[in-house]
Amino acid sequence: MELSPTAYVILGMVSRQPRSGYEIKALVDNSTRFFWAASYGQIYPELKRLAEGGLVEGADSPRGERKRTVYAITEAGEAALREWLRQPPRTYETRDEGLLKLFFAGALPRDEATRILAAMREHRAGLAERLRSMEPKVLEKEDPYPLMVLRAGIEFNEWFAGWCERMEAQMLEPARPERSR
Amino acid sequence: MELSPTAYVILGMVSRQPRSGYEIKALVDNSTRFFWAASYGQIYPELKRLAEGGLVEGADSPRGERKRTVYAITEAGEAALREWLRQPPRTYETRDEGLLKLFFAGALPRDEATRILAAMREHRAGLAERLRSMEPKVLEKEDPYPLMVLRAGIEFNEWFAGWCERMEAQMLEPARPERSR
DNA sequence: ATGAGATATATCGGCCCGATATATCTGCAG
DNA sequence: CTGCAGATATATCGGGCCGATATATCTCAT
Repeated sequence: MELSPTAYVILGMVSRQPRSGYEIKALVDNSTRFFWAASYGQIYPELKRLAEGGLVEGADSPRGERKRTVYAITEAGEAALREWLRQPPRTYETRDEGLLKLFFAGALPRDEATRILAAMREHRAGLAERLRSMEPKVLEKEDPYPLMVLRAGIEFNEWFAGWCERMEAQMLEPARPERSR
Repeated sequence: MELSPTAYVILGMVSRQPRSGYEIKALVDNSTRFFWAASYGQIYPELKRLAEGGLVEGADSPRGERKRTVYAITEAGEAALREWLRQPPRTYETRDEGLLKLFFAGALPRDEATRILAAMREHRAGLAERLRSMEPKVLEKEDPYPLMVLRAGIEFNEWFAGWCERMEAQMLEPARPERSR
């Protein structure tokens, strides 16, 4: 069975304990979202596919009158997850509309180009702060890897905000400052 | 007319001179690809849409027997491009399968987790090198912004490779080294 | 001359997002 | 106590976008 990376995210999220699609979405939004997002439109159909393939097992677990299905990983699922972890990563993608606008900023007066950098800096600084606020909770768990990844996110966004700041400063210098090294 | 960021990439790429879809794809692959990619499956239909909307104009420009259409930006297109540049950036996305695997690396023995970091480091170092090799060509142009963005890419990938290296070193340390600051 | 690789366009399955819809639950403000 | 906002839970749909594939013509080196 050929699985997308998002399928492995789901597999990973149910590998510690059974969870509903809704819980998986909430987990993703509080952890992997910053380097691998997943939407309901992905999660629910994918859970069904994984169940058909025998990598997870669904069980009805209603809360009151409200229907609810929790999915547990199977042994085949655990094997598939470990097998995937051992393969070299293949997908690396970035879409950053700020850098895109900066790329074409020659069509704008200089002060408006600087504004793009400022917007990017604010955005990255805000992200870093949000991630930093999540650190104490992740620090409690015994698994060290989510913490490592979270800190990567914090440090990356701090680096990016710093880069924007340096470029903003460079834009204020007088003579063709953008070309200096 | 509502346009996707990729439509603006195309608009930006034809804003200096008329180009064919094929040329646009090659340009993107050598410049914005690292923070905003575009495929043929996007470019050709989008060019038609932009032409219908009057933001670009297509002109037959065959080479020998081979059909070829080059698209030039219109005044409406230039206005739309500048208008877009002035709006705050909205789309920021990253998909990094390496970080994803690292996140779930608790299911693996420690030496295999370290291997994930090594693969990420090599990948990022290679990317940095490829981008660095593009610098001389970009340095020739008079437009400073593509250079600025290219250097962001170089420095980001260098930072990332360095982070991986530091984490690899930390993994070799003895006592619960992942939690140290 | 011939075949590899560049130029040029088109298409399709499938991943994935964001928005929307529906229904049930909880807790709290009035 | 009512009612309503917000959380829990699942489903769906249009559209962005990728990667692969297909087709055809051109150029150039062997």
